[in-house]
Amino acid sequence: MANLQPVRGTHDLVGEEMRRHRQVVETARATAGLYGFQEIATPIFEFTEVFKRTLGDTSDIVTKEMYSFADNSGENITLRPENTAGVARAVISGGLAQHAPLKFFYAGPMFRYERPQKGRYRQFHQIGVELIGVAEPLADIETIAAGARILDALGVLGRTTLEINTLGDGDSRAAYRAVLVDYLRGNQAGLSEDSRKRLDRNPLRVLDSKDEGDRTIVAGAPLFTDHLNQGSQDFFAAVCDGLSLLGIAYVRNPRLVRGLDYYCHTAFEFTTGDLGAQSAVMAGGRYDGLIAQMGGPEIPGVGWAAGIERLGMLLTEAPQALRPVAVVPVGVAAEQPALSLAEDLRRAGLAVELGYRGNLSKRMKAANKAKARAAILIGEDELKRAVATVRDLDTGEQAEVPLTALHDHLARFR
RNA sequence: GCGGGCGUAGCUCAGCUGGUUAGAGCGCCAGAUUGUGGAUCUGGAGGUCGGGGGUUCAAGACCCCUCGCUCGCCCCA
Repeated sequence: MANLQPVRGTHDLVGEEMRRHRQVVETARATAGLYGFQEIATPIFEFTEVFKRTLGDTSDIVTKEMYSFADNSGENITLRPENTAGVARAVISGGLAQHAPLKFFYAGPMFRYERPQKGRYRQFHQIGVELIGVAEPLADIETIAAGARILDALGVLGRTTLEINTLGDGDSRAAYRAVLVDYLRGNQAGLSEDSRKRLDRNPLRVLDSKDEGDRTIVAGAPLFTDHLNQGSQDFFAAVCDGLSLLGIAYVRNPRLVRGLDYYCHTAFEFTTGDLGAQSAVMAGGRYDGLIAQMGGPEIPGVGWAAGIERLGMLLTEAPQALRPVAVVPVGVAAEQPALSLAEDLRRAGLAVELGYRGNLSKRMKAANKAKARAAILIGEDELKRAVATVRDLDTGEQAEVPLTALHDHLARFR
């Protein structure tokens, strides 16, 4: 608690940062709505078991990145590191599967205990969608399309690349996994320490290794595509065709993998080179086995999550604060009439700042600093004649306007 | 968890090989201007030099420890 600093990796959202954040969320919410996604807010903490079951005991998130604690009654609680688990839990505990297909949009804070760096925080925020209950490739296509549409609406789509891959169905993956493990075991001596660990827990992850020695070994590894059965090939082809039909550009990346067993078929990431070491801005895939694995019904799902901070940093133009008009009382006697006038104008839908203190010069400075479009001066002269002096603060033009006509006159400052 | 860089005013930074009362720009407050903002001028407030210890006649500067920020590794949004 030294010197009231924020907890490492946390940030206050204020000013421009808050506006960027809000721009991302509001754009995403509106766009997701066009695709029929309904907003859901699940608790920001769950029983630790919820994440252990969905993310797997060996994943990095579970082994070293969770914010977990025992609450006052001794329950093991974890601050959510991602939101798919929470949504899946909500589907199960709320018996929502009967209403499938379910289409959810969410936005909110997530927590991971990591070393902060550019685009990576301990409390960060994500938007995301989940489409649950549709096994057909149309679901994957629409989910990705919604994501691309959001990036486009934010003006950042052009700075990203959509990378896509297939993990195939369970049979295909099991078959491939077997040959891959055989191959990697044969080359075990050349593998990095990390990858040797992955070999047992999560062999597909080795394909994604950045270690140079690993890469040369991986380059000679059997190809996933050779082990996809017909159904898996058809599924992937349908997804790719759908994206092409919609004009969504993508690049196939055979190294893009998700290690956990319940992931299948589509895996994708929108990546960028503009965020330092962090490249992923939006990532997701299909998780048909997840809900069953958690103890729920057999129901498929596909979704993605995107980092709000990362998207916010990509916005080239920071959203501007709303520009108000300023009601400026001239002299103490005018303060109450000015207060009432400000309130009237707000009721009529205008954003209004009131000059609170100081002489006229001070209040004008304050109006200017608030980036007001116009100053509405009310003093004794004006009160006597039932008018207001309206000064356009951009042009300096000034006019007297009868109070009865004020609202219409101000329409252009909305 | 592991590396690199950096901590001086609200912000961005200067402070030479250790040397007197620690500076600038921007911002903030006040005045020039008691019915007119932006521009200009004048004045003012604001600093445990991140913290602790050490070396020295003398430390913002050098050494050690520590905390924090930041960038990267791992991994991820």
